[in-house]
Amino acid sequence: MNMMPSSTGKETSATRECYLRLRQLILTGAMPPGKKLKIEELRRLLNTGASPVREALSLLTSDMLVERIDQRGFRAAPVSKANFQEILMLRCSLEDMALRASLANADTEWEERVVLSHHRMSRADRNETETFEEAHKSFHMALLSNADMPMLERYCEQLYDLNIRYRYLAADGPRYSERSIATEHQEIFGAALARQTDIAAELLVSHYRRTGEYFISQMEA
Amino acid sequence: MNMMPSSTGKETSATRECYLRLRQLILTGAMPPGKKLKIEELRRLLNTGASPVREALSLLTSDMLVERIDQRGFRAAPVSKANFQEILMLRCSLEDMALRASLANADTEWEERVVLSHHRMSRADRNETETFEEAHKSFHMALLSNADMPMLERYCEQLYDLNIRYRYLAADGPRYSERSIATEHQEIFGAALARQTDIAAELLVSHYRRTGEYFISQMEA
DNA sequence: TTGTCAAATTATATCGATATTTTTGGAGGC
DNA sequence: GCCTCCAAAAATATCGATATAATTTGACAA
Repeated sequence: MNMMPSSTGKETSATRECYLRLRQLILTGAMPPGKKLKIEELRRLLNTGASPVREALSLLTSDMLVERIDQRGFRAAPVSKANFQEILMLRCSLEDMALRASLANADTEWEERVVLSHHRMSRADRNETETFEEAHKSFHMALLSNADMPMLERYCEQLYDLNIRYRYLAADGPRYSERSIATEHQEIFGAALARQTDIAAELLVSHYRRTGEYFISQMEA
Repeated sequence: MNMMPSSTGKETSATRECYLRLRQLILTGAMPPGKKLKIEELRRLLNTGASPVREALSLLTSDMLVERIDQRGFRAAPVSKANFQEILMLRCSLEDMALRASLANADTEWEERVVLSHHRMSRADRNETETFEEAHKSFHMALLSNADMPMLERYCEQLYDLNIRYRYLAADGPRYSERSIATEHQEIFGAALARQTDIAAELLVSHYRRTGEYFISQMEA
């Protein structure tokens, strides 16, 4: 048994590290849609070799955050209104499903995860975007976390990330009315804890639709 | 403009080649669930280098056909009754959605794709399993191919493949009653061409549920 | 000026070798 | 006999270098 505070320093593989950092760069828009992702460039930026970079890009390909064009490298996935609408639609369907399943299995542990993540989100500073988004995601994922359907949860997480990317990209537009968001979360939270399945699902989906419509109108402008 | 019959011989990348061959090996059960996938072994089997093999395995990870365990390599994804049930459930939901969208956009080109793929499937020899399954998949994908939702179609294809894997794995069990299958396809086909959306969707989903239940009962035995 | 072709340049895909980590197979203590 | 621990073997992850393919550049002709 090793109780040492891990002196090696190599907790995770270079590939995983690359994957996480690259993903963050794409999600936040630091790597804008369509941008060519050159191996050499990334190799330097991430201070690692070509193999981990390539593997990370392969993984991101399947997350639909990166496109691979045979023999011609990788690029950050493009964005479009149609793509956003598809994400929104799938998200609504799949999260509805997952939330219902999660509530059907609701237990104490799940309830506590939800309470905790909701609390953390409400305490998080909205202006520290990345921190807040992290907490926001945790809350939404906690709601779904008891569905006992690993694949469904994975799809939901993927779609969540794809969606958040559009939020970051729109971040320079006028701040969308934040007034209702906290309330909406509160309502979803309440309904979930009260095991009001239909109400919770309805609130969740309309929460997504509402912010979604806002972004679509933004994209038209 | 190059009208030469491509003398180079390098049509596709080694990675893609690897990916396709490995996928086939896993789907058909040649690489059984849980089997350790050693780089060196695959490198020899596929007659290529380690890099393409690793990249292909990374891609398969996201298809949920391969599991990666950090620092300890890859293995063919395990199977379980719960996993099968989840696949079945997701497939029913997503294909229902995709079929409805596809029918909503139905046009001549789509109709011809469906007719052609249905014809090919009905002509395919059931005993040549891989050929038949190829045609079978083409038919089902053709039905969904007009949904104009690339991500949804991709999910459906992924789930189709995961499902087919269970079919191959169960192939040594007693042949499941094949009598109804052709009829069921015929009915789905007819309803789709007639643009009877609700009926087609219902037939498709119950087609999946029926064969799904058969497999579940098999797994219990 | 514009279009075309080919050399020069850049970038990708792939290979072979190596450092690290995990697993295996005992040797020695309990 | 069984467990623990260490050394040997195997396998993974990663690096650096190279062959091959794509892109750019610029000279030349129309």
